[in-house]
Amino acid sequence: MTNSTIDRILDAAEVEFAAHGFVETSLRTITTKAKVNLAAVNYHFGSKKGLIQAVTDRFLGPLTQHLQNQLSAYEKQPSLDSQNQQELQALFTLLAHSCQHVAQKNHHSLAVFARLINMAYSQSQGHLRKHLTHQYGASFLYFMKLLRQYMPAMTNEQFFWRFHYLLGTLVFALSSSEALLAICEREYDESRRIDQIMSDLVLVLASAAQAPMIGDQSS
Amino acid sequence: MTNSTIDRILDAAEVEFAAHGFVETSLRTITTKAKVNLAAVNYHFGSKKGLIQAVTDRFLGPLTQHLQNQLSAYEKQPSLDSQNQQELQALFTLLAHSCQHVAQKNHHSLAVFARLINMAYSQSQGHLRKHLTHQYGASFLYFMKLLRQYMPAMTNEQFFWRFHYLLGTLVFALSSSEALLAICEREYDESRRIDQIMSDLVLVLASAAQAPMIGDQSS
DNA sequence: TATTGTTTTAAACATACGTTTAAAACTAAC
DNA sequence: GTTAGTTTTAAACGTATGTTTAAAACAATA
Repeated sequence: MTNSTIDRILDAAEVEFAAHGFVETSLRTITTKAKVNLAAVNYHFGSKKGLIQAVTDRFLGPLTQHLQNQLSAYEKQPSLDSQNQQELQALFTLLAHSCQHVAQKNHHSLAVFARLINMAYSQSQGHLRKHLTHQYGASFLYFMKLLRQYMPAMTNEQFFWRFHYLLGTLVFALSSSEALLAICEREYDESRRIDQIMSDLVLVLASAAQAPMIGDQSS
Repeated sequence: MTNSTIDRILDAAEVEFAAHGFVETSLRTITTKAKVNLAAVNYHFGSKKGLIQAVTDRFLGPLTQHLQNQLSAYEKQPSLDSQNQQELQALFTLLAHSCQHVAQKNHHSLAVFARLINMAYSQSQGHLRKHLTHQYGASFLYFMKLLRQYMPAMTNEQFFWRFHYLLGTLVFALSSSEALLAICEREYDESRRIDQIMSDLVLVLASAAQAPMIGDQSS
């Protein structure tokens, strides 16, 4: 019962959506690559919107669940002596590891997931945004709450924007990592891999999170 | 002869592209909002691709020109005593001000600009990417070269990635700034505007640029 | 085997899109 | 006022899309 019609559709849709976006990917392209009849999408998922939500749910579900576990475990292990920089690095590392964990399990590249999130964020898919916030808003806010602890020197509004800058950095870096790797293959070391990128990203995010506020002179 | 057909099309296209993206915006929507006949787009711009390039050129041209002037003026005014953090902030501020200078007339220009780069990066949009690199690649590299001076404590490869993280932060923040503004309208101060966002972004970018490397203990 | 429910299939449907066409309207020079 | 060139207009074209339909194929049960 492996590689059923539903799974083959989801697999193909995942790749195509990540590569070309939701709107520019037709159901005919997906069903052809999945070697499945065109009507199968409407039969199993109701509509294209249903398919999009199913694709996102398949990895966002495990991702948030894994992240939730990691975060709650981290929260129960207090480390009061460490500094904000280290705490922030730890939180971002947990996020990075959760992403990699889910990507590994689904046998798909991390870039695919990142591009999906990018699409969900930047493309004006109204129904998707509502679905995501309704389904995963809690986990989202939980991560935000933990981050907030270690970014105390700013107002809620400032934190709100800072948080989205950091999210943007993460999503964009992962989305274009494959393309960028291809670009610098000939100019730089080929052996640099995703986990190295993630390690460096964590440091960047932690530093960016602690950037001074306007009118603030402390570093 | 102000508000000619061409200008009305460009104005409407700019707004619609920024709001709904390039693919999701139809020529019929644009021509209706511009109060212009449908065929006018093909007559004046040849095709939808031509319109997209015209829309982007209308602000990317002035933007790069303005930025080039600012950068070369900045380069001729040496300030050897200042630190990297200040120099980086200055460079990013120049970029932000150039963006704002061009976007003064229409606030949607920035969103279009960001979306364009986002697509050129994440998607394999052939004609768009080629057009941009061919037209504005030099200015791009010039800005990169100046930045490189004040990020000395890393290899070329590390700088390459750092640069793209920063670009990702900028692009993502600008791409979703409208949506995020809409989100936080009810939770935060409505009066917070783009220029405040940009000011904070500059600080974030400068700090992120100076984040420690892996294995580095200095801040 | 016969029957029931589920899944797959091929075809058609309705709609929206970018583009083209050819006539009409307009502009400016002679 | 006529003419030549440019712009605008309404209509149609061809294509691609998501969706629906109804028959066929399949699976499981009695």
